Amino acid sequence: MSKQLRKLTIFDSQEQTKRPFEPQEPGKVKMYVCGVTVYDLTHIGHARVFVFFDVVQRFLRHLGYDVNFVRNHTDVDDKILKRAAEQGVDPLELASQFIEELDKDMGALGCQRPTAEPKVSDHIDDIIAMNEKLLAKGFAYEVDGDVYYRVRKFDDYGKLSHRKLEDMEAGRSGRVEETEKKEHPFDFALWKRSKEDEIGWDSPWGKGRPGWHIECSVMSTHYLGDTLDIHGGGRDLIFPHHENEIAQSEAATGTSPFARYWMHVGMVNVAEKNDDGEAIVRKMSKSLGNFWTTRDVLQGYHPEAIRYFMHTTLYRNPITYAMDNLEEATRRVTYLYTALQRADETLAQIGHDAADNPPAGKKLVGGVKELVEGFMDRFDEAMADDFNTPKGLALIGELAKTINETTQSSDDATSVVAWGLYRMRQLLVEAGGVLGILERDPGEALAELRDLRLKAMDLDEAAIDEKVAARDQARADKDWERADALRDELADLGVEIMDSPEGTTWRFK
RNA sequence: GGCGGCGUAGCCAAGUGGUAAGGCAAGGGCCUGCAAAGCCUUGAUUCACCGGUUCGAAUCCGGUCGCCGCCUCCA
Repeated sequence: MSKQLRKLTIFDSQEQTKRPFEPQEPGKVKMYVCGVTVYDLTHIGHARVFVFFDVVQRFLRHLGYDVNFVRNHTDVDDKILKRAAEQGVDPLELASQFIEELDKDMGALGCQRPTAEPKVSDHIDDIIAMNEKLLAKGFAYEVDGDVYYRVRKFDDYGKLSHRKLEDMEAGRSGRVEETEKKEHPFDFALWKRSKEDEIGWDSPWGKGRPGWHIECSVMSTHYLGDTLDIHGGGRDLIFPHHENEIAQSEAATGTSPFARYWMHVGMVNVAEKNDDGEAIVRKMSKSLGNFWTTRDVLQGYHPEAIRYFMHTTLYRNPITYAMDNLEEATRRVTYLYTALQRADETLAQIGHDAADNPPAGKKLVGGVKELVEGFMDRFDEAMADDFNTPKGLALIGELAKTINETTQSSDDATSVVAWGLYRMRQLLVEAGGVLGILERDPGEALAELRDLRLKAMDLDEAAIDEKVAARDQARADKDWERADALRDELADLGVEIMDSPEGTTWRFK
């Protein structure tokens, strides 16, 4: 007996509309997401996909679903071979090194691990088996050690990307592989014969390696069965990658659909200038060379600020990577943690440790009552509407604002106020947890945020503290001129001074 | 040429038939030695443009303009 779980709607990019989400087995979700080809560090576009599906996983679990999440590493690929040859290293070594780097970066971003993270090189036998199945069924043909998928044999070819073979202009992108071996220009390689000095595995067609798309068909069905509930990836994978996965999987298993819901994450764009000096936005990509690695971005911005930034836009829409946006996100995360810290301080003042010493009373009044009651229900409802993170953030912001309001007017630190604060704090952390933010101790997070700025601006904390102390002295002497001059100096460094009855604190603007 | 998406206040961004969330910036206020932070408050008669359907449209339909993505490297 499974309990009644909240209904959610998911925008399915095959149907191109939002649909109620109904997994095959009630309460259980089988999700497969395409990872990356590991020949270099990840960039922030990859990170967006990882962070988004991390939120999908977190939210589904939060609702009570049993989530089986598989995300692959493509560790056998032409690009890896090329890079390895350039560096004179073993391709699988190179790939495994970049898997490690990827784990570091995505871990730093707070992404929880999928249930399984299989690699192509561990599934060569399964890939060969699927090739044989496709050959036996006539969906594939072998030419000279290569195996190709016979696109015209699969009637539904194009159903995901909504295009017909005859409508597509082969070569429009300038990348169609010219080969007389193929029966049709859109036939694609399932298995590629290895050249003499290349890595390869023995197969019925000689030494070779898998083509690009087959690995996902093989690994997804291997771990999750013939029909996935959710299949995800970047929007740019719709064609040909996902289209080809459908063709391979449905032909091989004889089961349709291969995936019940297709979810595609929008591209990360970069603001640039074109040759005429006009401002334009373009997709971030390796080949255009206009990418920021996840690692670089993590050098300058807090992981939760990066996540917050990503959550400000719906996952399906493109998002522009820009310093202004990251800085705004940083300010918001700082604001949220500051509110959390204020709640803790106020609770401590009136004798309650927020974590394990909840206040008594459990009464709520006024705006706090209105906000707290049913809050998670509203938050879940927002998120259940195709993972509307901007709406989720707006709700989270209300909690922080009300905490600030309450702490500011908490002269009457009654148990009613205390319980409200306690609840708001709790909800902030709970809702934040779904988005993978507000997972740190407030003091720790604020210190991290400060350290990042100190490092970015090459500033010394002690020097700032010294100036602040000097200004405090000047204020004590009522030497307002000197105090203001010191504050101006600090302001030039981007440091804001905040005086309060408890003393002076500072932070970066 | 084909397929798809987008165009909402100075900026970012939700909202897909019932009369425009949220954030940043800006103005005013409370607080403050002055500030900052925080809080309160003001701001789109209007959703690229034109036409249509409807009691009612940012939301649906048709057309125009502009931008972006994909058409076998792509997350």
